[in-house]
Amino acid sequence: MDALMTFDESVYAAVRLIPRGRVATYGQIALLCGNPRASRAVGWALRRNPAPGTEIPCHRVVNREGRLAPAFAFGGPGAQRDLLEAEGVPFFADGRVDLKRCVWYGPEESGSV
DNA sequence: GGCCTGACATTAG
DNA sequence: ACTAATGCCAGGC
Repeated sequence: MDALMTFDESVYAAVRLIPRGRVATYGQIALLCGNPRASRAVGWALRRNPAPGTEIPCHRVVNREGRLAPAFAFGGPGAQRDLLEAEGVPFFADGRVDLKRCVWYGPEESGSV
C-alpha cells in the first residue's frame, strides 16, 4: 500500500476513522497502517498534523499508557482533556484516559464482530 | 547516500 | 513496580 498513499496519509486515515468517545493508541494506528512497529512513524505523522481538531483528531490518539501526547498541539494543556471528556471519554485523576473503557477496537468495531 | 531526530512500543534487568 | 536500553519506521538535512 505504498502506491499513492504515504505512511502519514494512512495514519491520518486511521485516526480519522476513530469514532467519537473513543481513543486509539499509536500502536493501533501503526497496525492499521500495516506496520505494528511504526508507532513512532505514526507520532511523526501526527506531529505534522495537517488538520488538528478538524479531520485529524490527534487528541483521540494516546500512547500505550492511555496518556495523552503533547496536547499543546491543540491550543493548550487540558484542552485535549476537555475535548475527550466532552466526547464521553473517562479520565483518571492522573490525567490519563481509561483505555479499558474507551479503547478503540478498530474499524471492525463499526460493523459487526 | 548517510546520519540524526521524534507526539512510541517492547523486553530485560 | 520502575528504570534503562533497544528496535521500529518515516522525515529532514
